[in-house]
Amino acid sequence: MVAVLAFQFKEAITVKIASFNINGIKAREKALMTWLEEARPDVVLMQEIKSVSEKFPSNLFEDVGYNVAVNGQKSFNGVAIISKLPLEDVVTELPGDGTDDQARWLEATIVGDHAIRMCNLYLPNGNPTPGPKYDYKLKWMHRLYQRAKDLIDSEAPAFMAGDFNIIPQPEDAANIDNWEKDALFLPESRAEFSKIINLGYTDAFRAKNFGSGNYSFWDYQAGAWDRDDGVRIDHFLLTPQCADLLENCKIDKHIRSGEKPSDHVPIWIELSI
DNA sequence: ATGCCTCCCCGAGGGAGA
Repeated sequence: MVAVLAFQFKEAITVKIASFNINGIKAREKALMTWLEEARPDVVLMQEIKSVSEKFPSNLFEDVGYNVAVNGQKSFNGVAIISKLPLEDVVTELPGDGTDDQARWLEATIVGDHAIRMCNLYLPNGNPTPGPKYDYKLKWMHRLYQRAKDLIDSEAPAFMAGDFNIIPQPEDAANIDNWEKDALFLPESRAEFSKIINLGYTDAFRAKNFGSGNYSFWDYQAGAWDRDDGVRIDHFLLTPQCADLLENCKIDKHIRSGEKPSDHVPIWIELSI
């Protein structure tokens, strides 16, 4: 009986996992370390590190207890994951196009009572439209759909998170009229995003929050932050098995008014793993 | 708004971002 009770009350651990488009690791080192101390995430998925892997300051994070995985690139793009739990089975390629040399993808697994597959992504912006950059965005989203489908078919707890460069709904923008011909909100972009959602993914933010006025990006230009002219384009999409573990999801909006901020702010989830 | 800032490249001014 004692053994049975002990089994029933075995406690899962809660991990806080954030996604943050930092817009350049070099320019963001200080602001990033300040936020890490304040928010104390167990895992951070970073996008737009704008650094080759060799020059990513891994030691900064290792010194405060994180493991580090990097998929870098010179000048542009680049993604990284830091994690207090060991990072297993690291993969840097989104399948489907061997000629794609842009560093926008990084997968790894963390293990608690459950093994959680984490996919960190920096989805192409796609502007201007129409044009080759928009074609690349849509092609990239087709590849993302296939990976998303494989994850669903695995019936395992997994999520895809990062800068999706997609405004899912009109309520996810302060002024949606300004985005109607933009790659972030064009019908073709949203249709691709919907196809992925319709596989069975949960938008973690919408599962835990209601209403308009919730944004994750404000342009540096034209006083967008001062006018709260933002968009919600950074997302956590959870498989059903992962959604069952979701406890919370928030956006750290106040970070945008800090010293030398990124144009994005962190979004985070808490999972009981 | 064919781009109002900010980032990167480096060491001028252009490409990229969203």
